[in-house]
Amino acid sequence: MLERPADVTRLARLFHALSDETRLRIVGKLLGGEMCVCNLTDALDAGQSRLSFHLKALKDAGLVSDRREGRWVHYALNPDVLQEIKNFIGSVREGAARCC
Amino acid sequence: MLERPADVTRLARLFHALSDETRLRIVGKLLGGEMCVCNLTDALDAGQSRLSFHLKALKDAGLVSDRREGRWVHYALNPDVLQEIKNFIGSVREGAARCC
DNA sequence: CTGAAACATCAAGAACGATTGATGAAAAGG
DNA sequence: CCTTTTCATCAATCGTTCTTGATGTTTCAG
Repeated sequence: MLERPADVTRLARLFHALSDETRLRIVGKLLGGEMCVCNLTDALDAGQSRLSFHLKALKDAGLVSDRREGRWVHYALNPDVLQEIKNFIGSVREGAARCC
Repeated sequence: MLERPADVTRLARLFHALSDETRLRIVGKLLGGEMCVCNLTDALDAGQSRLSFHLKALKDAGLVSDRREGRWVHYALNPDVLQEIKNFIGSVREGAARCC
């Protein structure tokens, strides 16, 4: 998987999206189900533009999706991409276990 | 897992270590077994100080370990930490699948 | 000893990412 | 309409990270 440059680029982007504490805390909150930005600002005690910035980062990486409902925008985790990362880690771990 | 601040910090560090293309390519090479820096510079066509910088990042995150042998320093993957990441992704994915 | 090889570390600059406050856009209520 | 609410985007600033070339350290060979 790490032989193909496109995969390396893709994974680097995914991991970068998860490399920030604020974004990880967002992911933690979304584990309870989809949430609108206003609830996240309350739950995480973070400014609105700051959350918007990080939600965009997560969305650009494909880790979350958004859904507009009236004045509210709800964000939710994307399980497919999480599976993609898990598969990568699994393949690396197998390789490492075989040789180390 | 993402409720505890210490875990969030730890995971952010691990993901950051994997968020760089050069470091991911190093990991890819180490899948074939441990390697010394000189072989990595050849395989990845990267400068020596640049590789040293990224190997240090991987080592600080606990993803690789090093072993001196004469003039050479061999680097190898650390399967334990990879398992740690995999467990996290697994728990997140379960949570996501339950609610999305 | 001296020199060379392998690697780490340092310093300077460029590139990038995060935070903040202000402004913009869309939707809904009155 | 006009205002308010919710959220996105922008611009400025600041800190972090990456790259490069130079210098330092360790080890070994001659």
